[in-house]
Amino acid sequence: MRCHIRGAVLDGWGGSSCCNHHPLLSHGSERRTWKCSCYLAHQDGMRRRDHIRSIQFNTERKVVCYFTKVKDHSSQLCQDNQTDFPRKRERAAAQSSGEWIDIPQLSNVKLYSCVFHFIHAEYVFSCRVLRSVHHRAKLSATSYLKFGEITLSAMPRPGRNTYSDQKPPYSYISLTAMAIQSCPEKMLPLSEIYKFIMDRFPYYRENTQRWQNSLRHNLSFNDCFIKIPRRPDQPGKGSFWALHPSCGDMFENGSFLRRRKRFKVMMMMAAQEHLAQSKLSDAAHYLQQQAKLRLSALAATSTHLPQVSSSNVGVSQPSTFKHPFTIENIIAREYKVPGSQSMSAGYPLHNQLTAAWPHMYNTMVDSVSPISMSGDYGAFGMPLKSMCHEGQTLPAIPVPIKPTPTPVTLPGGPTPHIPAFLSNSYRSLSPMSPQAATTPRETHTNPTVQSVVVH
DNA sequence: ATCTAAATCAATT
DNA sequence: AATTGATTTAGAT
Repeated sequence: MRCHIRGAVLDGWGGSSCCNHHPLLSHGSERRTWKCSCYLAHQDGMRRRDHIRSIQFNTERKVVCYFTKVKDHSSQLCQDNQTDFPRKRERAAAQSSGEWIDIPQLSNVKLYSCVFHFIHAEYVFSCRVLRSVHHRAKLSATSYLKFGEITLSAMPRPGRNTYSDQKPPYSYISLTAMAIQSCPEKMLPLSEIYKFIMDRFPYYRENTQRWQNSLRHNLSFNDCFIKIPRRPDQPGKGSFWALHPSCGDMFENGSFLRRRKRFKVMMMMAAQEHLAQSKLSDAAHYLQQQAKLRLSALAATSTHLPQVSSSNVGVSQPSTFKHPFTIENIIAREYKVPGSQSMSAGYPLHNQLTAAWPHMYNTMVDSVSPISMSGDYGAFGMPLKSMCHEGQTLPAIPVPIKPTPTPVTLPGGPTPHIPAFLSNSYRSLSPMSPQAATTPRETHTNPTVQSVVVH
């Protein structure tokens, strides 16, 4: 969260941020943490850290501060002559009655950064930091200057769904994933993603140009999002955006702000996908044939099509499973104890995978809206960047390339033959076409797709 | 304190 | 609308 600085007279306010404001983390303790550091703009134009001389609070609530000494990399201002300075020092500031509370006692240390922990979450407080003045590489211990007054609004305890007009504790990635997951098709055009976010989070009804640019950057930059072109019967602006079927539960660590690892598609895989792309017409034809076969098989045996076939693919799923971004789960997570793995641990990759492409399955029995299977569309792929050259369209029917890293034993006999380029996607379809025949070994031996998490 | 994911700004297509 | 690069900010440990 950004803070507003009133009366800042110098450059180089190092910023203040609120972390641990995620409802998961703040629930229970209601502690909020703010980081603070200060900088000084020097005459040479370099920005160097100056140290904090004093901190004052004006708040009605109790404040606890952790002061952390930070080594300054850009100058020699921080010497290690403060040997007795503890790693962390906790000071409690008494609750005030509108007076500024001074937390000095910093005269013997050079404090470059501090972290404030606030016991109470729901209040507005003011904080001002006094720093020592730096004169031409000399630190003055006696001259102080108020360089800025910060007014921070602690994030209120979030409402269940709205977060009022405060910035919700979700990254653009999680917001986007939330939007995509919210619709039955599991894919949305950009404008609908905007709309979803703005509808639910008033914070994003302002500064639209800024955050929407950031969001677009996220869509392009992160491999967890894939672009799906519109079919001719889907007029409209822009492509659809969907989640990469292999991205799994990106927020298994319980944080919607920052994933543990970034989801990236490997180069090798990209190349193989590119290869697959060259066989698109073959793939499309094959899929079409398979779909027809399944259709007839289904017509003979069933009155309704299972929404997803993941339960047939080796991982049994409770029928009550909800995706992490269903409203129910978001709410559930918000009030869950940090560290709880109950939901994410059981998160089914298969389910998300297949659930991500319900249109693929639906269209197989929906002759009213037949899939366009022309050569213009084909196996979707990964680095669409590398697959989609000037104007080349992308598949309306993405083929999940790697449903799971876990080898799957199919029920009901030997693995039917399937072209290598479809060996992966086949697995999620094959239970519906048991009549197909022989067994290739690609299923296990050809790691066609390696979706990885990289630094 | 460090690592690096995420955000931001912005040029370009 | 989308891609990409450069840079800054900040979450998590």
